[in-house]
Amino acid sequence: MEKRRDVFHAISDPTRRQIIGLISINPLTVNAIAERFKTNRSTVSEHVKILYECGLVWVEQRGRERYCNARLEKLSKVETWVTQYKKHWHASLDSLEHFLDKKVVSKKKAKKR
Amino acid sequence: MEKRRDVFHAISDPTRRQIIGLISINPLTVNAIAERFKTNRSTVSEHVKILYECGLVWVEQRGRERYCNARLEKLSKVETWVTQYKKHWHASLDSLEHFLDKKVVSKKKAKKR
DNA sequence: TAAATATGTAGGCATATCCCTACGTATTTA
DNA sequence: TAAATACGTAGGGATATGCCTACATATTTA
Repeated sequence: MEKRRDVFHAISDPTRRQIIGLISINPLTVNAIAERFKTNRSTVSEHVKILYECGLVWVEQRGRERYCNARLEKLSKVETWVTQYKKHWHASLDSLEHFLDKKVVSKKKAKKR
Repeated sequence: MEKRRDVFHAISDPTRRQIIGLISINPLTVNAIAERFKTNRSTVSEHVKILYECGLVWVEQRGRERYCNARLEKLSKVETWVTQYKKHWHASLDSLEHFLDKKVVSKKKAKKR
């Protein structure tokens, strides 16, 4: 396996999504984030590092404190990828066609049955 | 760690995103998918299983073949989560720029345009 | 200046992940 | 019916992940 540090990976973890949710409201220090979750501080620190590495967080150093700022433009990569299928998922929601005889495969392979 | 079989996890893997891309065009058998990637068939089989478990794929058995159909409504969960930050990601770009007030970000921004 | 505070990170543990090679089973073909 | 085909999955290896407990470092406070 090979480390993947992209946005899709970053948001796959629920704790990181929570962190994003928190700091999107207002910037927080690592400690402040940890307190809200009852998660170990160092764990939060690692999550923040990952979010930073993929560009979703920007860290502002203030003395010994580090404020984590959400910087969510990169989420547009996910949005772009997902919305390309929007048409598709509406189409399939639309109908029970999948379970009837109207789907592509049935048409193509009907002769086999 | 605990296994997470949700949509966010499912799409975090690039191979699975590729599979989704393929079968969103038209349903394919496991073998057909494997051939397009030069990936081992069993690996594809496992990815399809994961996609199935989180509801992104629906499998149609036809004799000894199994056609994998994209069923992408569940992607709306991702879309919902991402788009809640859409407003924010435009704003955060501005505030970051304001704070840094200089070149690094400007260059990045310039490239994007 | 010494103690307290905020944080990063090394090290370690348990488990997850991704990939592969068999191998078993069901279905189709010759 | 025997061989070929399509597929799932067990088993295993290498590495990633998520979490924790120290411990090290820098900054602030008393």
